[in-house]
Amino acid sequence: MDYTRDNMAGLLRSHDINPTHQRIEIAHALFSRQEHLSADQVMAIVNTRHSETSKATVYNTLKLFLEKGLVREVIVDPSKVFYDPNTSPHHHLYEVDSGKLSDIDAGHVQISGLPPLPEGMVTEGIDLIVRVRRNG
Amino acid sequence: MDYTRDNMAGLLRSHDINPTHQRIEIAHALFSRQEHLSADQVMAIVNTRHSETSKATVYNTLKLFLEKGLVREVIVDPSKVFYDPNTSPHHHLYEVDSGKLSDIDAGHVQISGLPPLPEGMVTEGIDLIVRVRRNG
DNA sequence: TCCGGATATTAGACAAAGTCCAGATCCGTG
DNA sequence: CACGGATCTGGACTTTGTCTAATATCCGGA
Ligand SMILES: [Mn+2]
Ligand SMILES: [Mn+2]
Ligand SMILES: [Zn+2]
Ligand SMILES: [Zn+2]
Repeated sequence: MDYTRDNMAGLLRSHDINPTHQRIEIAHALFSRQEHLSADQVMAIVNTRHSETSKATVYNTLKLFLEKGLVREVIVDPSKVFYDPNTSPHHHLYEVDSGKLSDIDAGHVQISGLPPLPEGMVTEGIDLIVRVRRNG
Repeated sequence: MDYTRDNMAGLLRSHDINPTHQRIEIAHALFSRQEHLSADQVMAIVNTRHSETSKATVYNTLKLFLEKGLVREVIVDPSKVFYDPNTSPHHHLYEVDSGKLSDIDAGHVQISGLPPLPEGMVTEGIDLIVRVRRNG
């Protein structure tokens, strides 16, 4: 099962998203690469040949994907949000200098000893980000 | 030892920062409150009585404090950076709805099983953010 | 097929955070 | 006082993201 454009329609439907041409292109950009992309990067990829999708649609669509749980948001860089097609629980390694962002498998990572949450609060997610830089 | 303006000068000097009037005011805003503040909030605090410090100076000064290790940056909200006068290792609890950011003591929290870093990389920091929302 | 409403897309104006620069100001030293 | 380096400043500028009103597309029923 690979991430062809044709398969994107089903993926979108399975997340209760009406598959339009633009949405398929944006999903394809994210899922065929399996990379963390900013809105800007998505915009550039989707419009490589000629301009096909507006900025408003890129932002609207990424927000929709997020709401529907198709992608995840990763906040590591103060200047832009990254969108992550990998929604299974995992962590991130961020290279501060290059801006390169990669996944850390949740497999063996264990976080223990967190204090109880304040009354009436529920966890939405736990983000673990390892910030690294080139040694020198 | 409390965070009076007079004590700020020594704190700045001990971090190799030339204590100017503006820098003392900005340090005082952060350290007397011991809260996470955005540049915008610092700006507002410092200029409550009448305008005393420019936007450029607030941004320059916060960046200087960061470089000198006097404060820490917390990236949790895609729309603004928070500055943290607490530089000892600790984690964060972020209330997504209200935007409220609070500290989690590093005391009993343990993170284990992280994979080895890529060759030639060195850890700059590990950020653990617990995102919570009001139950309902 | 044609119609009408709902849904989706668009250009471009707008907002907010942050950066940059050239000129002014401050301040310690001679 | 004069000089020079460090600091500060207003305001233009950039980037990321939001909003809106107009248009386009889709789709079920007559
Ligand atoms: Mn310190
Ligand atoms: Mn922004
Ligand atoms: Zn990821
Ligand atoms: Zn903190």
